[in-house]
Amino acid sequence: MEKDPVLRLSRYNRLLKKMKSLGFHHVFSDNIADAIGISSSLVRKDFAYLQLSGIKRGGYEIEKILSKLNSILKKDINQNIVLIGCGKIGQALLEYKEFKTDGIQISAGFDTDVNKINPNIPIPIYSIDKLEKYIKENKIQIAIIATPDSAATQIMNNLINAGIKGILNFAPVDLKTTGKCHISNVNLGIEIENLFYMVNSKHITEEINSIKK
Amino acid sequence: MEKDPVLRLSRYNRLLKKMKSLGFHHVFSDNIADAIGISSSLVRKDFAYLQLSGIKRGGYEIEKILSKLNSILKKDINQNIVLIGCGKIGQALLEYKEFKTDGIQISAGFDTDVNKINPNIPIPIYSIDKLEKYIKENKIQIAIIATPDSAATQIMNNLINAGIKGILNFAPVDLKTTGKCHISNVNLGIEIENLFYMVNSKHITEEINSIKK
DNA sequence: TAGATTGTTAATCGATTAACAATC
DNA sequence: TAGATTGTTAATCGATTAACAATC
Repeated sequence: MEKDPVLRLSRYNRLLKKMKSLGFHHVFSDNIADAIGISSSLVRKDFAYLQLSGIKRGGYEIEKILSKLNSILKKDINQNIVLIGCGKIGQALLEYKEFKTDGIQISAGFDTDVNKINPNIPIPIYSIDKLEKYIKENKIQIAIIATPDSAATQIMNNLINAGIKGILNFAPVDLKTTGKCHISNVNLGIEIENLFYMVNSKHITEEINSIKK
Repeated sequence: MEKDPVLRLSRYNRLLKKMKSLGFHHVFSDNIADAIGISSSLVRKDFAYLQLSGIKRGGYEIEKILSKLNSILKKDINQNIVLIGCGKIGQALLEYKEFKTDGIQISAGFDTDVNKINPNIPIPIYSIDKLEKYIKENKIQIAIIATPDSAATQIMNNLINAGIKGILNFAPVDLKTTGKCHISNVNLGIEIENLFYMVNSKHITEEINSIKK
């Protein structure tokens, strides 16, 4: 079921933070496995890979795992990210509370629309002309693109030029990873297409099976 | 390399549309494999699964493949979907124009907040009490959850009870697929964490290696 | 016919899980 | 001690590829 090992690390992180806040100090691989829906073997294997050791019968020390995960996920650095495109989706992201919980901070938004530009709000919105300079001066590594698709490719090039290392793209274009920059495309239309496919693939399978008989 | 079979289908679709526009009528599994970067066996296996047959030595008829792919990827999509949770993200989704381009239509929103409920707008927003009835009456198959995480699990159960077959979940909880329902989790925090990890993973590998030595 | 390509079975690969000895 | 949990090896599973007989 789970395909991406990195996503699993984030899930461990999230779960263990919750457990810590509930007062737990130790955890068994079995507990984690249950909560995340994988096998305990995999949890132990992941921890072994990260050079985290537990105590037989005593489990793993939550604090130790969290500090390892944090150093890996670079949360301790608490780096800022920027948002390009402050339309409906961009606005929703600016106000997305869960980011704070995760220690993620959008430090500035950028847009071409003068009506949206406003440097005097908690998360300032600047003209897109200032994007490259801002990224360089603040050594931003990660950016979110929430522009229309027509603008996305140009923006991506600007971001890469400015030194951005990772992009989360909501524009409905498949931006392609270059060696210099990781790009994660979140294409809502395709996600829903996928669901329709999944939902209807059962019928297809049944069809095929009935034909085979 | 390629993990998602559905994604492969849309790649076939894209490639073959281009070939068709260039005047081609037939294509070999080997050509497609080359262009997409997979093995010809996999192409043939995919086509076999879709009950598309070719001609030994003559290849596959592009038109036949395209019409099959279109029926799989597009036709089912003219169904309506519903949205639960009309906060910032929900609102952004309601107004997301790209959905229309893809033939996806949100027919109603649902919320607990009486201030948001309004049946007299283009996409009506109803009280969440009416959710199950609406789904059953309109035979809705797909739903989007954009509620806070605290509500998401309960909503999921209601949706499954009402007969929903696929859920796109934006709440920052990992909802788990049951046999009856496909769930696709879009967790923005985790996506960004993932990027930080990718950006920094080179250093980590080096770290681990240096420790091992 | 000789050559090329499909359709399908067997082999491979990587990721996950099961199993269990070590040991707290 | 008896019981429980880790750490690790072997088994399994699913997805992809290689190989090749069938056949156009």
